[in-house]
Order: sequence, then C-alpha cells, then structure tokens
Amino acid sequence: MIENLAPAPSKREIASEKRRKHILEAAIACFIDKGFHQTGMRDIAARAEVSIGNLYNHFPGKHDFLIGLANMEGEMIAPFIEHLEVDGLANETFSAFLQDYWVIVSDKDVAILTAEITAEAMRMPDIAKQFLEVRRSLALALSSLLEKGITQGIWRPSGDPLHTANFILDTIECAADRQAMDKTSAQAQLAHLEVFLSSSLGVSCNN
Amino acid sequence: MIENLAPAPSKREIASEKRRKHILEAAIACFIDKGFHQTGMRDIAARAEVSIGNLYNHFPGKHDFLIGLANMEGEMIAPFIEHLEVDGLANETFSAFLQDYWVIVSDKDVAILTAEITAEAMRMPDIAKQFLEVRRSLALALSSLLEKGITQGIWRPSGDPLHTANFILDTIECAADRQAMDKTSAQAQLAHLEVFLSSSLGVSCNN
Amino acid sequence: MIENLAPAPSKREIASEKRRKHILEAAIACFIDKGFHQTGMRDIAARAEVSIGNLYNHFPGKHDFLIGLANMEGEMIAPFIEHLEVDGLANETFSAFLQDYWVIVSDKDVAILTAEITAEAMRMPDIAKQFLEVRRSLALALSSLLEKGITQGIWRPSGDPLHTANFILDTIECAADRQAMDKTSAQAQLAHLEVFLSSSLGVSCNN
Amino acid sequence: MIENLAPAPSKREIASEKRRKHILEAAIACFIDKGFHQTGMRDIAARAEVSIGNLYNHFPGKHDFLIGLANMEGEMIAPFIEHLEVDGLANETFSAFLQDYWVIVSDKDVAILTAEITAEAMRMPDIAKQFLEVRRSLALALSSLLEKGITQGIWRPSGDPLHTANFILDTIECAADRQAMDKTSAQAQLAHLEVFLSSSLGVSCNN
DNA sequence: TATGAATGAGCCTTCATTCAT
DNA sequence: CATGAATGAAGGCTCATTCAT
Repeated sequence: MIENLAPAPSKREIASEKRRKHILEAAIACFIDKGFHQTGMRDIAARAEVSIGNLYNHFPGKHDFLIGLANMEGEMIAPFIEHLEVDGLANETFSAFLQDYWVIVSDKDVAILTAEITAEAMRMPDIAKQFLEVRRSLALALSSLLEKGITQGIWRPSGDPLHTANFILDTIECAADRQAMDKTSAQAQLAHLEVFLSSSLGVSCNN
Repeated sequence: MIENLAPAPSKREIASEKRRKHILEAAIACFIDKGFHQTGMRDIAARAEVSIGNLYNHFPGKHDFLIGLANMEGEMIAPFIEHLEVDGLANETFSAFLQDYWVIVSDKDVAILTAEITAEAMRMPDIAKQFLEVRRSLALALSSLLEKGITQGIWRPSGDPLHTANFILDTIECAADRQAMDKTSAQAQLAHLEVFLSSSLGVSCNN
Repeated sequence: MIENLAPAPSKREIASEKRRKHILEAAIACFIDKGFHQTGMRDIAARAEVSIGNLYNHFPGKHDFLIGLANMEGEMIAPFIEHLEVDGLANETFSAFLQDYWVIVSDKDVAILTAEITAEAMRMPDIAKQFLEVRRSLALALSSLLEKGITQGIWRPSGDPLHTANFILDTIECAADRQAMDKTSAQAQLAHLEVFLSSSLGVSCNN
Repeated sequence: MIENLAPAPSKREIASEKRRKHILEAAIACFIDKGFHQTGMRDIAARAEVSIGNLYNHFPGKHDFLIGLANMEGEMIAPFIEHLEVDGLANETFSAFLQDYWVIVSDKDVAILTAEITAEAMRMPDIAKQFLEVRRSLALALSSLLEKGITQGIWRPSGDPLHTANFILDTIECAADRQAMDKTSAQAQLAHLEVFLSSSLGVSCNN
C-alpha cells in the first residue's frame, strides 16, 4: 500500500505545526477564562508566550481561533464515536457511553466553550457547519447503536432512530449546561439522566 | 388581598417606564442582529432614537441590558407556566404546551438570544441566577403536570418528576438550538420531538 | 431680503465648529512636520491637546483631515481670485498677483502640503475633485484677466486664455515646488519667473 | 578612453543584478498601484515572487526602493537629454522633444510615481538631491538648445536660458500632473501646451 | 543566497462611560 | 430628563526588520 505521495513534512513544518497547536491551546485557555469576546489577541499572545505579530503567522485572524476550537471539539468527540461502535450489548455500550460522555460535557470548561461556540455559531455559518458536522457524526453512531439495541430486543422501536439519537444528545448536553451554571452534584444528575433516557428508550415488551 | 401599598405611579413615572421598555426593546433588537458584544451603546441609542447619555438615565450600564433581557425572557415564559396549570387531561395539556413552547423556542431570534444569554451566564452569576430561576419555575410547573398525569394513570411513574421535567425542557430547548443553526423544517422536527418525549414518559401499564 | 431661514447656530454649535477648526489646524501642522502617512491620529490628538477618541467626534476618519486640508487650501486661494478681479491695468494686476501668489506657494510648508495633497489626489478621486475645483476657479479668474489684458492692448492674443492661465499657474506652482526642495533664493527665482511669464504673454505689436 | 578598470562582473553578479532589477520593478509596480506608504515589504516580495527575507539581500530597507525608483526615473530621462543635443534646427528639435516628453510624463503611472517621489523628496534630502540632479541635467540640455535656437535666430533672447529651461519643464510636468488627475484628452492638452511654450519663447523680430 | 517565522511598536478605530450644558 | 462632546484604554491587525536555518 502506497502512502505519503505528498512529500514528508520537513522538520520546520513539523515545528510550525506544533507551534500552531501550542498557540491554539493558549487561545482556548483564554476563551475558557474570559470568553471569546473578552479575550484579546494580546491575551492569547501572552499566554502562548509568543509575540502578537507571530500569532498572525499561524492564524489569519481572531475568527480562526474559533474554527480551530471547533475542530478541536471535533477531535475530542471522535473517540466516543468509536466507543459506540464496539461490539456488545447495546444497553451496556450505551450506559458506558453515557457515563463517559457526561464526564466530558459536564466539565465546566467544556460547557463554557460549548456555550461560547453555540452563541457564535448562530451568527457564523462556517462555525455552525463545523459544529453541526461533528454533532451529526456522533448522532449517526448513536443511531446505529439504537438500531442494534432494537434488533437485540433490548429496546422497543419508537420513532426514527436518528432523531432519537439527536434528542438524547440534546438532553445530555443541555443538562450539562445547566449543570455548569448551577452547582448541583454532577454525579447525582447523571443518575437521574440515566433513568430518564432509559425510560425514553423503553424496554422491550418481552421483558 | 392587599396590593399597591406603594403610592400609585405618577404620569411621569409611567412615561419613564415606557421609555425604559422602548430602549430595552431596541437593545434586544440589536443583540439579535449583531450579538451582545458586537452591539455598542451607540447602536442601542441609535435604534431607540435616544441620545447615548440618556441611555444611562434608564440603565446603569451595558450589563443591565442583559439583565433586562433575562427578565424579558422570564415574562415570555410566564404564560406557559399558567398554561401548564389549567385543569384537564395531562397528556392533552402537555401536547398543547409542547406545541406552543416549540413555536417560541425554535424561533431563530429567540434561539439566538438564548444562546447569547447562556454564554454570558456562564461567566456572570447574576445572569445565571435570573436565568435558572425562570427555568426552575417552568420546570416546577411541568413537574406538577407530570405528577398529575401519573395520578391520572396516563403516564407511568419513572424517576423524579422534577428532574424529568428539566430533562424534557432540555431536550426541547437544545433541539430548538440545533434547529436555529440548521435549516431543517421546524414542523417536522416538532413531530419527532413529540414522539420522543411521549416515549420517554412511557404509557401506563394498564393501557 | 430674507436670510437665515435656517436656525441660527447655537452657542454649542459654534464652540464645536471652533474645536473642529482647531483640530484641523493641528492635523495640518502634523502633516507639514511629518507628512500625512507618517502622522498618526495620536500625533494629531496630542498636538490639538484633545483625546484621541474625541478626534472622531469631529472627523469621521483620517481621510477626512485630507479633505479638510484641501478645503483650507481652497480658502487660502479665495482672496487671490478676488485680487485678480479688481479694476486696473491687467499687467499691473498680474504683476501684483504673481508676487503675492509666489510668496504663498513658495513657502516651504505650503509646498510640502501641496505635494502631499497632489500625491494623495492621484489615488483618491474626492480629493482630486476638490483640488481641481479650487484650481479651476483660480484659472478662470486669471483667464479673465488675460482677456482683459488683451482687450486693453497690453498683451497679444495667443492660444486659448483658459489654457494659458492654467499653464501659467503650472509654471508658478511647479517652480515653487523645486524651490522648496532646493535652497535657491526665492526672491531671485521670482524675478526670473516674471521675465519668463511676461515673455510668454508677449507684448502687443503696436508697442 | 579607458573603461572597466573594475574586474568584469562574474556570472553570479550578473544574475544578482538581474534579480535586483526584477525586485525593483516589482516594487515600482506596487508603488503605482497602492502608493509608497501603502505598499508593504510583503507586497513587494509577493509581486516579485521572492521571500521577504531575500528582499533585504538586495535592498537594505524600504527607503532604498525609493532611491532605486529615483534612479530609474533618471534612466528614463537620459535619452531625452541625448535627443536635445542632436544637430538640427532648434525649434524642430524642441517640438520633437516636447511631444516625446509629454507622452512620457502625461502617462498616469509616471505622474503617480512623480507625485509620490516629489512628496517624499520634500522630507528626504537624499531623494531630493537625486531628483534635482536628474532634473538639472535635463534643464541644462534644454538650456543649450534654447541658446542654439537664439543663435540660429529662431527665438529671441529673453531672460536666462537655464531658468527658462526650468520653467518650461515645470510647465510641462505640472500640466501633466493635472492631466493625470483630470480626464481631459492628453492630445488636446499637448497642442495647447505647444502654443503656450512657443509663445513664451517668442519669435525672432526679423521673422 | 534564500527562506519565512519571529518581533513588538505602531496603525486607525471603537468602546463604555461621564458630565457640563 | 435629555444631550452629545469628551475621555483614553483597548480593540484587531500590519509594519519594517531580523536571524536561525
């Protein structure tokens, strides 16, 4: 199998890519601390320990940090998609997913970033697109799991699985947001959530 | 019942209150158009056809427009609470509520404002408090309805009703947000949502 | 005769107009010192002893200082037009004009500003228009004088008077520019210029 | 006549010289398009398809592009000096010169560059020197022609020929500048100019 | 030579807010 | 109550130049 028809990245390119990531992480840290609009390029530069001008060698403008952030959220989501596709009993897979996913999205930083991105996405189609794309692939994977669960006789069929998957994710994410604003115990909330979702998936009649 | 222990508002006070509302509406219109941070006091003043200085006679600062907005969202929600408390079959009341509420929250302007407030609330406790309070009273009303439905034998009990109520609202609101970013038909989405939520509420076993 | 249908300017408007002029003069002083592009809004604000932000209450942007400057050059030129229109022998009027005009345009500051404006006008049609308009009215006045001189039998007719007028002004102004770059005596230069222009106007054949 | 005491340039030096010229031309193209101050080193590098850093291997700084430009204007003028020195009737030589020179200086790009240089020269003595030197040699050549014309009995003597020569060039160049800002026909303007200058040179009395 | 990442002062402009009128 | 000129810090971004590779 032939790969890498493109020339291998030079040392310099690798270093540059590292720097880019380093700067992006600094930017995200700022966004968590102060919010996107309250963060200045100066803040990012200071946090990344890089000159302001150099920021622009790696990101064309402030907007692009948002895109970078959306991409990064995508990367954060990717492993969950894989988890949903492993073999096994659907309800067990789902339960594991729910716990892991909840840990991530109910994290205050993540919730803050998500809120930030959501608000921006309302006004910037490119961000929205990126955001929805990631979301869509996660929903697709969950949808497959739901179908498997129905096939396995674990859940009873009810409505279109893709929509159901989306609603489930909605519930989780929005609950996580409330969590971040409030101070309730995240652990307790998770238990309630599990009950709610189990119920919404129903149980096979032959149970 | 005793009301109005305070002296009746004078004509001047009424006029001032009107002006305040007028300005707040202008501010909100700006927030919808451009977002909170992108809106300047100048924009608001221009839209309200009022001088910049005069803005400060009615609102101590920019932040207070956000509080005003959160209040207004509260007022928008209030009638729904009443709706949930009317007599009748719980599932019918719920269905009516769902439709009406969906119309409101899936409106793009409302979604934009909600996203804006949510993002700000993450960083501003007073906004979060206001926001969560409104949310809490709506959830309480819905929770009562759920209990009534269970009493009426319409739904089967499942988990804590208050949490369930919150999750239901989460699902609706988060779905509405996706709606606002995407372009799918809101009507179709509502149908799917209804199926999902019905399912999550279950049906009484003796049906 | 009815005038002033428009309301008289209020005290505040008068003060504002004064301030505007004050700021414009500061800007022009900066342009003379450092050139338009080398002058920052900070320089202007400092020189006018005004805050940077306040600059923008009187001029929408940096560009507008250039327009203001072009206007001011127009005002500077206006009296010369009147001088050209006084009664008397054309050659005497012309001689007086030449001396007075030379004093102005061979002034180093004026030459610098003119060069600055000319360069900008090449790229900004609105500046060019303003500049050419002023120039045109001066040329028209001079043209009238030339015709009068011919009528008076002082000069012999030669070519279109308006073009001749323009060429005469060209010669004066361009010579003044060279003057400003070089260090030759302005006075001597003026004498030579007078000879040249007299010659180009010719003398009536019946002399 | 001995030339080239310096060692012949090596191949590498020739290539470097070519590169230098290539870059300078790119810079000038930028100056025409956007103006000196609006042109960044990045623009020049991009236009020359050369790296920014490499620019500095050929020109010590941005200022030096201006010097290079002034030199190039000098090279552009050189052939005109030769033209003025050919044998023949002075008025015919002059007429030919006027036409050719007008074609050059009334070209919009040239006018733009000249305005740009003039404005800068006001503030930078080295540019002014270079500029005036070129101008001076052209004026000298024209002056010689004027003297020849007088000797030939074509023109009547009037004032110092060198000053006259300078004034003639002033008229041509300044008229060309107006031309570049305005949109009048350059051809028509040339005809008027010829009349004006002929007149200013006068005709010998014995004609 | 040739490259382009790195620098940080500087650019023009906008900001929320104040206050004399 | 109403006005809008005044403030000056901060906004995102560009600049000419350097230098390790």
